[in-house]
Amino acid sequence: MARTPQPTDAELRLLKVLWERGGSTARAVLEALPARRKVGYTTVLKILQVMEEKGLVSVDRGARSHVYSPRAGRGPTMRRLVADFVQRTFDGATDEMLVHLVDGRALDDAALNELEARVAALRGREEDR
Amino acid sequence: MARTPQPTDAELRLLKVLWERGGSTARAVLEALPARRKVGYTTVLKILQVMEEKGLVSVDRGARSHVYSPRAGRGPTMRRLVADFVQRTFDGATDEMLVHLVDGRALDDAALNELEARVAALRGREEDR
DNA sequence: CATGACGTACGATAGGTGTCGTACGTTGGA
DNA sequence: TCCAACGTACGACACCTATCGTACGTCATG
Repeated sequence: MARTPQPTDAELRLLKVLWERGGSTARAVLEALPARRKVGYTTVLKILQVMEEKGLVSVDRGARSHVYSPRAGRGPTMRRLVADFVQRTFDGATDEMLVHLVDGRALDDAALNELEARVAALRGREEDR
Repeated sequence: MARTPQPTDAELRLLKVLWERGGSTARAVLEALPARRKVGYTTVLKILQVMEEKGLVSVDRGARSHVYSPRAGRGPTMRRLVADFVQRTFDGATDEMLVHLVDGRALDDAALNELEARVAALRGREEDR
């Protein structure tokens, strides 16, 4: 069976709003969109309808204004997007991706600490084997 | 002035061949393509022609078979692709991207060492300020 | 010198995406 | 009650991408 497809860019923008706000009407999503990204109301509605067809959101048609909710969580969705990108762009070479990402980029201390902790944790797990 | 556009997926596949082999004819690129990715000869030629229009490759029309060469290096191109992806997907939050990337993924010791070294280098630079 | 292999140019196509416009139904308040 | 505001459904559109088919030129060699 084919998995539910990846969200497109426009779809991802709306999903971010839904993850943030929880179930929302089309109008609520429209109004929560970042100012730079304003778009027509019917555009938002259309994208939500397409996402429902694709299985990316569920919809409650109880009230007059339908309420849309994300089907998949933010974490798993993002992970799939990242995995696909690494596959497409680096033929799956995660380490190379990491190098490009860390290099020449502004990461604050907190981010570096977080990263080191995760690296340490991973290393520990490898040594267990 | 608008910068030269990002390569699409199909274009990137051909660019990888050009980076690997250096300047090549359409036929050479076709034959160097991974077996799983075989495609018609005119498809390859067309993509190369489109890339020339976009400024992604240069072409030497001296010989009967034109020779195509990448205009930008692999490193800068990949960096731009990664930066765009992080922007689109994580609204520029590189640290979050890193977390998703490192988490639950098979990185061997060498990759972890490399990563730690880069983190250390970055940390050093920050402390200089 | 004729012909087949090779090469290029160019148009066509199918599928996907992002954006709306329009038609039409519903509903709450003047 | 009735109409303006709100909501949905649906089709249209322009733009990209990826892929190929066809027309046509050239060149070497039998």
